[in-house]
Amino acid sequence: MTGDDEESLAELFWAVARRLRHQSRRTLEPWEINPGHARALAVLLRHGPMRLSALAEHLHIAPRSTTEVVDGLQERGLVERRPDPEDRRATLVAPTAEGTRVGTAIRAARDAEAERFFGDLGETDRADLARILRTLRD
Amino acid sequence: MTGDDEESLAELFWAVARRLRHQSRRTLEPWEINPGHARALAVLLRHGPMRLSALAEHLHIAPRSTTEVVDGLQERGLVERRPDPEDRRATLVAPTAEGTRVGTAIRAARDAEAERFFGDLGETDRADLARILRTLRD
DNA sequence: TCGACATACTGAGGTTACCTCATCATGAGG
DNA sequence: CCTCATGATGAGGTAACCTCAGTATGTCGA
Repeated sequence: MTGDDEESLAELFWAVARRLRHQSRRTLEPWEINPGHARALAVLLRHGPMRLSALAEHLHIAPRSTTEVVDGLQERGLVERRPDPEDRRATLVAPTAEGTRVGTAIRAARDAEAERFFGDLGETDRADLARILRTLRD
Repeated sequence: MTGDDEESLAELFWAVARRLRHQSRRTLEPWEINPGHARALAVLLRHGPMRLSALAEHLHIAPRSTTEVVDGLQERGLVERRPDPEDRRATLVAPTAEGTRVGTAIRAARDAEAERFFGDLGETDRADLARILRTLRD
């Protein structure tokens, strides 16, 4: 009932971000996994096993915080830690079979979600949006 | 050195959001005000004095959390609390003169920031983006 | 006009997702 | 082999939210 608010590009952008974030949260509900964990799992599926520090870089968070994310995933049996054969200080984080299964399912759900979200747009609009977003990103 | 990552619309969208958020944070630095406080102040400038609960609705946060945001703004002398003449349970939150000054300056800086951010786009792209974002929002 | 229930704010305390700093083990170069 | 750097983690902190309970006040029906 708030009836917010203006229509500057930035505000429009954040309104859309908000909707996308909420939809994303709903998509993840069936797995009872939070966005941070899902993100980490996705990186591991995409790039394969990696050191904790490398994962931290991918996620743009501090290594110490990554330790906690990995703890969480490990408790749920989605990833495992193993020693890095090339450096005994380091820990490799790898998805388990279960982690791969769940991660793959999540990815599929996310794709479907994106399809639903951006599905109202025509082909042209999608292409334009992608092009414009790339411009803004770089 | 991470070399992230794919190019789905959703991922592109979040990459842009990230950049926009960082730029926004930099824009606010001169006032040493955080995004939450700035948002609240902006709502108050736009809509005028209102009850704490009304502010909570505008900000989409719990009334209890709004109390804290208002505490912060009040400590900095940017807003004041005054009794609501129509309901002695309620508190009206109003920008002070200083708050109006700061809020106005922030709004100008934000506008300039948006200009900078979206400035690389041509007129057509901006119009397209606005139209597409409106579609996605609704 | 009084009792029951609703509403506005706030104190107390919790959660989440991050952070820094210190520590410990290990690696790598002079 | 000594020094310095690096990988992970323990300890402890912070920001921005939350819920729940409590107090003051409003509203409405009998």
